[in-house]
Amino acid sequence: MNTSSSETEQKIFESAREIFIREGKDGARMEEIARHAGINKALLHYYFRSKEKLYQVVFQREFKRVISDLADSISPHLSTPEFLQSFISTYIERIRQNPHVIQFMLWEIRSGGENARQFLGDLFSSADLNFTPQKVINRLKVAIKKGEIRKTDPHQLLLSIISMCIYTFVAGPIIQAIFPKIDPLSERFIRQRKNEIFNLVWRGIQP
Amino acid sequence: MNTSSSETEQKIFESAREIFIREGKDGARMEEIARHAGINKALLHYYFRSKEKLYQVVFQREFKRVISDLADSISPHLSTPEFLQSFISTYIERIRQNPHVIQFMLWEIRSGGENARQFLGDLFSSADLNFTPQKVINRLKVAIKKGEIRKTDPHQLLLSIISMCIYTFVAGPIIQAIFPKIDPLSERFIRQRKNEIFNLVWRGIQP
DNA sequence: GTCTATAAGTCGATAGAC
DNA sequence: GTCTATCGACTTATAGAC
Repeated sequence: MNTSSSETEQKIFESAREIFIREGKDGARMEEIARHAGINKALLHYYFRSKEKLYQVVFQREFKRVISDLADSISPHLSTPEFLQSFISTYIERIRQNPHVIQFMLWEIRSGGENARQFLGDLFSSADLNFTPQKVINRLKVAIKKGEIRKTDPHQLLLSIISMCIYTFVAGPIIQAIFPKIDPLSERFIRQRKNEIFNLVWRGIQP
Repeated sequence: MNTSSSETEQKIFESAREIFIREGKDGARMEEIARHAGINKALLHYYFRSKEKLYQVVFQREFKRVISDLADSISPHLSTPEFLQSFISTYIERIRQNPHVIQFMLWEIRSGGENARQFLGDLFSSADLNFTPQKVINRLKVAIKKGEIRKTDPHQLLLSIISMCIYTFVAGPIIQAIFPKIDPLSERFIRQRKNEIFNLVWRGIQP
């Protein structure tokens, strides 16, 4: 009906994104993606060769979109504590607004992580991205050299910060089972979380 | 052939554990579990009504086994820094030696977390376990009251510690993609990790 | 208790008409 | 480009013989 291929392709892509986010890679059904896009299965395979291929395209574009604005927090105009506070806050906000990206990652990890490894490797070694983990490492090294924070392994420190930012979103159901009074997604808890992480880290790395 | 039912049941259980650990809940095939146990599919359904049921039994017993000896770290004989160091070290060792338990949890979380929520709720409210998260919270509260550590939310602190202990095991493939020089499973890295977490936390909670 | 055989269903992919 | 129809592979679960 529609001679413009890109329009159908776009519709498929958006539908696939929604279904993959809701159902996961295995849980998603090509049938459902097609129905949601207002077409049928055959056309799905006409545009994207297979389910695997479709999933990869969706996953990669989504991930790139989400991490892009982390770059702001490593602006040279920010002092070291400002940088840390900004990084923690931005990281958490990005996860809060896009929890499915974490799910994507977990699915990839579960299936051996080969997809994720290759994709991330390519992504961060490409030049078209103004945020890379290495830039954060370098920013930390500068702070150490200046004596603003104590001598410590910047990789370990970065891993610690990221882990604290991510965990409560991944482990939400577990946390609620153990501490029923906590709602890991509430405005209040997330605000506390940001403060807790910054305070612990900032005090923990004083010279 | 074997009139003693419990022997076959045990064999099934061990096979299921192995296959579930290797393939995950969805990836595991009843056929394979049966073959590995030296029987056939029909007998599987004779002992355990369904795949779901079998999975739950395996998962619950496994989880209980792994967390049981965390209790040692909250022994009243340990000083506060000793308690923290012991908790961090034991937690990491348990994960290192049983990474599949984390995978179990992630699979449960992916499917809505309802299983995990109910199971953990039952587990920690039952009296037959000498370790509970609440005991850790109470230990932290004592330390705060004594003025050994600064006033802070013990729940937030516990979540921070746990997140740092777990993350590098879950995100192994991601870490290796971003920092190829790091091997998150090496003896050396894990030792550094324990020190990093303790140092950051202990300095971070000084009064 | 244990087996064989198969029902009953699901899903990704493709052939072929228009 | 888009559809209908169907293949083919795979999986859980069960019926029924021994």
